[in-house]
Amino acid sequence: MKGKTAEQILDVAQDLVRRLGYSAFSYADISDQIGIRKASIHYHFPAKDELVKALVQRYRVLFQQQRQQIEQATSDPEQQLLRFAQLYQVGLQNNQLCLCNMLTADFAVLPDAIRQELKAFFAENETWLAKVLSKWILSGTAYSQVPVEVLAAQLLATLQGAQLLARASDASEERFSQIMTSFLGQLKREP
Amino acid sequence: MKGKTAEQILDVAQDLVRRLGYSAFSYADISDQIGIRKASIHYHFPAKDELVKALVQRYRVLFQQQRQQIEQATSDPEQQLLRFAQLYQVGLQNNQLCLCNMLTADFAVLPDAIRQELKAFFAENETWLAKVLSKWILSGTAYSQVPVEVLAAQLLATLQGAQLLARASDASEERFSQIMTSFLGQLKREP
DNA sequence: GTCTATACGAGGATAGAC
DNA sequence: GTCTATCCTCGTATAGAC
Repeated sequence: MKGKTAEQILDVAQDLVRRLGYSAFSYADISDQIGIRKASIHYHFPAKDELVKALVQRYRVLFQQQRQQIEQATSDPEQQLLRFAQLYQVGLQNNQLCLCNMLTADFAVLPDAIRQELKAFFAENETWLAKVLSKWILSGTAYSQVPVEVLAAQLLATLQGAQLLARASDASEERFSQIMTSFLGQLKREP
Repeated sequence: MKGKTAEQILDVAQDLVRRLGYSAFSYADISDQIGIRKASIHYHFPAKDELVKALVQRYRVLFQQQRQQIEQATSDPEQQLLRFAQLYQVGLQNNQLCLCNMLTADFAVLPDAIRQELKAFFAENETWLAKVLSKWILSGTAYSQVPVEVLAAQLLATLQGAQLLARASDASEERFSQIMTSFLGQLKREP
């Protein structure tokens, strides 16, 4: 059970990392935003590495919950994929990348513990996407020549890449959704 | 006509940015690798921003040349796309992302001049990809429901995303090529 | 838990000698 | 063009009082 301040620190830090990246954000930034001294942050998270590691762990849980919520909200595979894609799309409004998307760019400067967390994050999402894609194909309204595992990897890559590309665009959200629509359209087959 | 030292600085800096990102690399890193003092680097590139801007400008020219070389090497659109994808794949061996892929993650901390360069880079590549995809479809061996412009954006997003995902994988190159094969396979149609 | 104070190094950048 | 010397700021982190 984390304390309230610790959660607040994580909230602010998450936004900073998602916008600026691992190397570009600092304890001073967090300090400014929540009105607490730098030293106090070190009390909750002694080192930057540990803070970011906690960030990714929390993010993994969050995504697990969101995948569950999607399954409860609709049982239609295509709708489930669309909603999952929207998780990536909403961040664009605040110039945020997926936390793990950003940290993968910073991969070379991260300690191994965080790298393992990132790998786990992607593996979890790929497994889920493969499951949903499989359901979709079995329903007969979608078709693919390649195994669902590869298709899931391709979808995840498309989401990550579209999010990045959208960042360097004036109409980022339109750009993102256009790419996603294109991807899903390729899988659809006439019933 | 740039001097020899300036080129050398750019070479080393490019590797550093592609591996570590904009915020994580320093003049000291360059200094270490080419045996020149930090101050001497400032003679060639007074500010970090200018160095990176020169980096992207050179990279744009490089890609323009490589697209031309691809067109000269083969006239088969599918082969051209494969070769273009390989430009992204080779970097993985040295833990390098596409320079502009990495800098797009750092977008929020970059000055506007560099942001414009990045936009231009992506626009150029998309235009070219749309041209090649169009040729492929017109040849009758590929098919797509969506406009080639959107398909080009999707392909570029897939390349960028696959490169990132591969980074967080133990078998990065296999992972990358699997995703690309999957993408191209979806477009192929029996003649 | 949060504060002040501080240590220590790294990073970007400039001045001026050679 | 490259060097030494130096400046100043920022970033991470710790010690110890409250």
